[in-house]
Parts: sequence; structure tokens; C-alpha cells
Amino acid sequence: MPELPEVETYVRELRPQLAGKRIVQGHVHWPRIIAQPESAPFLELIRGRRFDSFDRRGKYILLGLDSGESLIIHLRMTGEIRVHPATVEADKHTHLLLDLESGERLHYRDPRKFGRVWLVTDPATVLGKLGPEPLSAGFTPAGFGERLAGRSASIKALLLDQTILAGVGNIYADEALFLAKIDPRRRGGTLSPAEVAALHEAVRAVLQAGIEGRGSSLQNYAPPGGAKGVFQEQHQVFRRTDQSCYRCGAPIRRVVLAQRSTHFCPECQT
DNA sequence: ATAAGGCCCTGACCGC
DNA sequence: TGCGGTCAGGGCCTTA
Repeated sequence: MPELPEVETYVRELRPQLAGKRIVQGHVHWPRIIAQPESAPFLELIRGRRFDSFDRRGKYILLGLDSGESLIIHLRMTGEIRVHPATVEADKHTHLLLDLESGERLHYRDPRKFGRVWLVTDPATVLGKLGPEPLSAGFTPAGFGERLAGRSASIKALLLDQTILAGVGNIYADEALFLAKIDPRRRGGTLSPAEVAALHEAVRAVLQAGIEGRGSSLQNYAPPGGAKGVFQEQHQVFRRTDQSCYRCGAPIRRVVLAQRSTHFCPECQT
């Protein structure tokens, strides 16, 4: 489940694999994977274009083309991008193929078909509603507090809300709440300024540590460079139900909040 | 405006 | 071994 650290790792590893390479021709095997425009104009617009720039916003991958347009990709749960020699066959889960002038092919693969691809002139049409980047100067304790003020939803649900801040998913939300010692069931509006500040710092710390670990590799997830991420080895609570808290020894609890499994230490997080 | 639930999808896993 | 049922969950949509 790629979240901000996994997507950041993706962009960093795709850059050397794709920079300056030209798309000869694209092939769409499952049209709904292309969110915008329709797949026919999509294929026409990418033909002959070169990969120029590589960026991330929240959990979105932004591949800038030499036409000035942006190929935006969201991997959602099981999306996967690989650059293979042309001799590598597409499997049944490969929904988009881009033939490159280099003789390689970009494979977009996604067993659960949740991911989406956009080709747009202005990225803001896709990204416009996203909240601040957690690792940028635009994410401040004061601004975070304002966005949480008056909210009755659980703080866990609010951390997953991409309009409050961009890039946090289920893993890093649970880890950040543990680090900040905040019960995930707390209503967002009830956090004190000190707790908001602690959570702000914790979110930044876990995302930064996640990036340094090249993300969390759970199930089959791996970034495109081949080597798996290692941050899962540092998880304090995520998927550690009934195991001992590393800090106090109490068993980690699992509850469901906002339809998401949520893991926390009932002794440390209050 | 906010909150909550459904939906999309398929592989993995479980119990029988 | 086969099979039906359940679970996983990001973001969008609908409903209240």
C-alpha cells in the first residue's frame, strides 16, 4: 500500500530509469485505468513524448513530459510500475504499456485495478484539493491545528483525509499516533495545542524515517529499483495486534476506525 | 460543511 | 484439492 514514503521512493527510482527517454507508442489493455482523457486521445497525446521531470505530490507520481503535460499516476493499493526490456511479456494484470525508444517498455500493472492514470495540462485539476505536503514548510502546527479544530471525526480518520494533509495512509497514521502517544479514537477537535504539535512532529518523523528506509514492503510491494523497502522492520504498532508494545509491553490492540484497521498501544496512547 | 457507509477489485487466507 | 466466504483498503461517491 504505497503511501508518501513509498511513492517518494518510486519517484526517486523511476527517474534514472526513465529520464530523457521517449515514448514511441502506448497500449491500453484496460481502459478504465486511464482516468483522463479517454484512452484514444491519451495514446495520441503521449506518442513521441519524452520524460522530462519527476515529482511527487501526496501519494501521486508526476511524470512531466516534454509537451508540458503531466502524466499523473496514483498506485492506490496494488499499482506497480516497472521498466523492462521489450522481450518481457505483459501479464494479465498489466493495464498500460508504453513502448520506449530505448527498446524498453514501461508496464503499469495493478491486480486490483484501483490505481488511475491522468494526462493533464494543469496538475492542479487532479491535485487541487490536497492539503499541505507534510515535509514542507507549508505544514505547520498552527495550520494543522486549524484544520482539526471543531472536527468530531477520530484523529485517525482525519490523518487519512488527504485534504487535511497529503500523503499519510493507514501505516504511517498508526505509527505517527503511537509516536505522539495519542489514542487514535480521540476526536480531532479535542487535541490540545501540545498534542497537535506532538502529532505534527510525529507525522514528519515517521514519514522521514519511512523515506530513509525506502518505504515499507508488505505483501508483494516493492519499489521499481528492485530492492524492497525496510521500514516495516521499524513498525511499532502496525499489524502487531496482540504483540507486546516495544515501549511498555502491553498487548497492541486493533480496532476499526473509518473502515480502516487501526493499531495502537492502549497504555502508551491516551 | 461534516460524517458515515458503499463501492470498486482480486489475491490471500480460512474453515470445512 | 476444492470451494465459498471474508478480509484488505485509497479515494470517490452518495446519503443523512
